[in-house]
Amino acid sequence: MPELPEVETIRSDLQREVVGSTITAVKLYWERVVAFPSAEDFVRGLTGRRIEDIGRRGKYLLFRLDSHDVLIAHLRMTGQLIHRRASDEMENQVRAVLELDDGSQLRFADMRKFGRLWLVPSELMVVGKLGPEPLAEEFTFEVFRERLRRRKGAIKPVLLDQSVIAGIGNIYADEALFAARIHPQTRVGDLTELQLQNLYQAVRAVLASGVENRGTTVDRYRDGLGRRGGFQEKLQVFRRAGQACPVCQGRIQRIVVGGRGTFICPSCQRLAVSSQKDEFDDPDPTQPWYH
DNA sequence: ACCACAACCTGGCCGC
DNA sequence: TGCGGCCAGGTTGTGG
Repeated sequence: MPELPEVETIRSDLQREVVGSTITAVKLYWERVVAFPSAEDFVRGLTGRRIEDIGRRGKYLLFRLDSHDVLIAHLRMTGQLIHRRASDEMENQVRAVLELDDGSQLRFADMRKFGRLWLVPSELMVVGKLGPEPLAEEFTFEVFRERLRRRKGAIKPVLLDQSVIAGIGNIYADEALFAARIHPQTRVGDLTELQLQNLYQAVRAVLASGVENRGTTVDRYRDGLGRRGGFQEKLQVFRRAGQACPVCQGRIQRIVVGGRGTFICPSCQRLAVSSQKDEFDDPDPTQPWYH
């Protein structure tokens, strides 16, 4: 599941690999990979164009071209963008290939066919509704608090809402909430000032570490050269149900929040209940009176 | 504005 | 070994 750190890793790999190259041909093996414009116009608009720069907004990759059009890619769940020599063995489930003037290829592979490509005159057509970049300097605590303020409901679905903050997906949402010791079902309005500060720091730290470690390969994610990431070694809770919490040794649980699989340590991440239900229902296994 | 749910897809897993 | 059924999760769209 490519989220901000995975997409950023691919961006920096491809920046080094393909910026300055010219697209000599475009092959589509599954036309519906092109979300906009038509497959024909997409191929026509890319052929002969030089790649000037590669940017990123949230989970979107932005290839800026000398025509001032922007090629945009979203990998959704299983997409891969890999730079190879034309003579290298082809990946499975390749949906599109850009041939470059140095004899290399940029290959878009995607098992589940959810990923999409766009070719647009303005990137705002695709990424205009995204919230701020969480690792940008301008993303201060005040911005974070203000963005959350008008939202209601459980915190985890809010973190996953790309119009609130761009780039967080299921992996980093669970890791950030664990790092901040916040239960994913906590209502946004119930978060204390201290919890908001902890969550702000946790979101930034977890995403930055994800980038530092070149992303998380728990499934099909590969970087721009086809290599695995490293952050899966650092995961504290994600996909670790039944294993020991690294902090308290309690058992990590899988629950469902907002319809998504969610991993928590139930003793580190308590759901603050408004006094009606008492704490005796939910003994803390780390405390001596348990047993 | 919020929530729930379906749709898009296919490989992997489970139970029988 | 084989088959049906379910699950995974980013995003969009529908409907309450």
